[in-house]
Amino acid sequence: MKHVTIRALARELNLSVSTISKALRDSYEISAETKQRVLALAATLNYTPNPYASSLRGKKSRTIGVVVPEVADSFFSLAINGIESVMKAMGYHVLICLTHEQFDNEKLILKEFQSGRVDGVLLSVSRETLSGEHIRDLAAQDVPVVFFDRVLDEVQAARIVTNDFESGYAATAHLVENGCREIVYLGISESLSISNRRMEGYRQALADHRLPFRTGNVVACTNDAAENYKTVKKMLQRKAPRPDGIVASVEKLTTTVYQACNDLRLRIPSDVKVVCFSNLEIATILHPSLTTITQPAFEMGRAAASLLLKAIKGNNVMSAEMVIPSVLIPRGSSTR
Amino acid sequence: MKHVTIRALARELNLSVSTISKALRDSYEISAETKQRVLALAATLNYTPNPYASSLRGKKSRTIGVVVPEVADSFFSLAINGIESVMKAMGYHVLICLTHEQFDNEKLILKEFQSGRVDGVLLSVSRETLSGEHIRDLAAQDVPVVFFDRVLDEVQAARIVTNDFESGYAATAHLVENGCREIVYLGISESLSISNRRMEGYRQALADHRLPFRTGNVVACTNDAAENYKTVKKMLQRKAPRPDGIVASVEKLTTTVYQACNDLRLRIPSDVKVVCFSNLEIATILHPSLTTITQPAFEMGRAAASLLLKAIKGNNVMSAEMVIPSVLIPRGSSTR
DNA sequence: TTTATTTACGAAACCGTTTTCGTCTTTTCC
DNA sequence: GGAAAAGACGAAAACGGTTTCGTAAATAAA
Repeated sequence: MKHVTIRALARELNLSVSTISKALRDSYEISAETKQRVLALAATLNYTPNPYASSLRGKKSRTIGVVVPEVADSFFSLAINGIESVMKAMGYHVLICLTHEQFDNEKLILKEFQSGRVDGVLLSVSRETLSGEHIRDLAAQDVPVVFFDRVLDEVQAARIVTNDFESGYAATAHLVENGCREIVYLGISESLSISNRRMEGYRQALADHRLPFRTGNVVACTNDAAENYKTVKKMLQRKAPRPDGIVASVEKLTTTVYQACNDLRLRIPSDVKVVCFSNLEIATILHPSLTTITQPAFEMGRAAASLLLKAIKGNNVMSAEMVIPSVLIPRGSSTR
Repeated sequence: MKHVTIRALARELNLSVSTISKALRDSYEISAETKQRVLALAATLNYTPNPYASSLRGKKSRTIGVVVPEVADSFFSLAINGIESVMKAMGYHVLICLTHEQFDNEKLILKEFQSGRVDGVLLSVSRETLSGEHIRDLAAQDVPVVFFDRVLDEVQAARIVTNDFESGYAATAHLVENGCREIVYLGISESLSISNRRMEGYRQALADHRLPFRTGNVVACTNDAAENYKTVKKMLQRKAPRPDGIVASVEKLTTTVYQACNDLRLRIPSDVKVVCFSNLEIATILHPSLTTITQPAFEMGRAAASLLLKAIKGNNVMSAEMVIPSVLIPRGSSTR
């Protein structure tokens, strides 16, 4: 079956193309009667406007790009739900692009977005991203960019973040208050904003509780689960001083930590206490249940989407910054 | 900064628009020297072709639609990874649309896709979907549709599925072999293909092991976690005969089941054994570790994407069907 | 009644690429 | 040396909407 165009409707009703278009867009120029006829025919012929024609003419796509490292991660998938809930209500489409934590992919995607494919971009940078040239290039083409969660300080753009510093602090303080003296911080990137801020919070908490900070207690993890497992295991086998607390800065390290403890016959929480940044619903049924810093993923998604819409409407939001706090939920893995 | 078009390049080089376009597309009509000049200028001016103009002219969008119930689910997020890996390699974009398990949303999305926005659609139907009119309407507009995982038998279209019947059978047989006599099946929808096939497998396994099938042992869950918790709890409190095995047909029921058992002080696996259809990496660190039917989510995504590409190229794949088997991974929750 | 205004519609340009036909040189071949 | 062929490019028509600017008729104001 051929796709029905505005021209077909025009022919059928003996009206001009412009009249049809105006009628469909409910223009005041068109009489109520004509509008009815047009709408009726459009419905029976199952007319659907070609979005590419509109976008080409109107210079807007009613589509936004969402650039995230990964979708198989509860934080990002929940954030996407939040984004989608806002965008759907406003009639926007969401184009999700994955960087797989690789800078090159991120660069390619943003470059592509310079074409006018999207009206705006929500971005959570990859763990490899150090420079912001590609982001500035995009913004220079008048495509508004809003960071969410993982920002690049170097770039001036709107941002929706959570209180990473305070959360890192809270996680660490919580472990100290529960008797830990040798706390290890598991990072995911040397450059990533969130990882660094959480670590700063960790350091500050140690200092405030008069505990020494040891470089060796900050363990750099990678994107490779098997490698992380080895790293964590080695760390846990260290003697004098033996680690008695772990702050894991990203969700995917949960399995690694529990697995390693299990394999080394270390008991949680008696031998080692654990707090993890995680949004996994399943945290409650781990054994022991996992103490988490739970991020407001859905809300962050909503907030970022709303802010981006403002930017698309022409408001300057470049210096907007919103911090939505995470919450520490104490469970079995950290209490004595 | 203004967006640089083909026309701008033409003016700059004193060439016609058509020459530029041909040069960029490496046409044989254009001399090597001219091509070089065009490419060079395009690079320095940072030219990016307007995708909407191309799509409008060429009647293809190099975009596919992926319609899934939910993204915060490890099966779908892994499947999306698989889809994306294929599509990225072929230069296609992926537009992800969520139905949130609601038929009305699914209908709206597919209706929108009739506009030519996408070159093809990968679809996993919602739990509410009973009729396939909306899918046939889309196919009638020459938009190829490939089902993955959740199919609608009523509609003739290509499909990538897993061996749901055999998996339901395997899960049940596994429980029987480990001593269960009163096995409950937790479904998610009365109409959903996967849920029904898995249940048929469950019934067959009971029959083959000379165990009675009781209607009361098929429990219909919903999309509401709190409600499911109540349902499961009630079921577990039943006396004479007390359930001693559970087959949970979808991942999200894992938390519900463990939680309910925990709250009722029922021990897994001694009081009740559990098998769950799940792709959660975290299954290994649950306590006890969870026996799963693990679906080949990534592979199914890849296969579906490849098949859709074939269909887009014009091959008739309407009757193609591929079954990629799931695997039963026995762990602590089901062994004696 | 004449003029001004409103109402309802149409013609045509435009958005940026692609592609089909020319057309003008230059080369090749007999 | 003349005809045929190849090479290199340009003009213009699409693709399907949107929007600006006319304009004819109907109504209101003077």
